[in-house]
Amino acid sequence: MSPKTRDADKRKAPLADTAPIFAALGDETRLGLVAHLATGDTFSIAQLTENTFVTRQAVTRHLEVLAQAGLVRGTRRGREHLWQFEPARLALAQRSLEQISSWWDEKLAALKEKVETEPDTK
Amino acid sequence: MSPKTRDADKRKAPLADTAPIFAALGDETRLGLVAHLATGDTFSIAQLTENTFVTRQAVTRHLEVLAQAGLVRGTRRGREHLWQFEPARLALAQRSLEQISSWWDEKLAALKEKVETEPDTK
DNA sequence: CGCACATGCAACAGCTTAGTTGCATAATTT
DNA sequence: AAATTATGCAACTAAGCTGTTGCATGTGCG
Repeated sequence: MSPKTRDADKRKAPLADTAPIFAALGDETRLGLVAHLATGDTFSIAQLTENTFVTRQAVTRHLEVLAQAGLVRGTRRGREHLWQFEPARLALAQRSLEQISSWWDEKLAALKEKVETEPDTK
Repeated sequence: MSPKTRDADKRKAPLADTAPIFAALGDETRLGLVAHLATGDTFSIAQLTENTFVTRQAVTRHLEVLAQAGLVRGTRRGREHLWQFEPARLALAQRSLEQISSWWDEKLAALKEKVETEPDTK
């Protein structure tokens, strides 16, 4: 392996942990739930179901998946289960994407540097 | 539905399109492939397989999934299939997360505003 | 109490995913 | 030409995901 990629590999460890977050966001219904929860305070399962095309039971499962990924948090109040957005994990996912983008930017910069340093290569 | 959330709903349409991107990134092996590809130029399937824990055939499938999501692009050169990172879709995913974050920030700002406007509510 | 509402739990069907192994094919190299 | 390398294609398995329906449980209210 080239020494150039080794530094990047060291920083990849935390990146792998974010895969479950992306998996949780990788469903249209769940992504919609997260988006909806981020616009408000707390919502009951019945309220959240109104904005989807699936049954209440399906929404419950999606919320459990999101909770497993740490993207939402639920609390019981009386007879209803209230859910709210949890921003920390989403921020982590954002940082992962930024990391990948930055690697790509560095790669482009290195390529440009190389071209300008050796303009008469042929 | 409250008029407050309706504006947000209008902007949710493009957000739903990003779910497949997150789904593609939601696998540890695939996320690793994307990260690796973003650090360099092009890599063959055999090269990419070295950094994974699965077989070459499995890597091929993962690359096809990533290509379907528009995150990578492959071209044939001689007997090898070279793959490279495609930054556009990842940038789109980034914007989705930023959008959700911004909704959350707006919500917090609105909450704070409300508290300061009605400090003696009890 | 009795009714309505909100949710939880369980079982099932259909489909998709991730991975493997085995073999075939095409391109390089010696 | 023969051996090596890189990949493609196909079949198969095991497991997981998404969604449903049906029923049970708990809570609030008149």
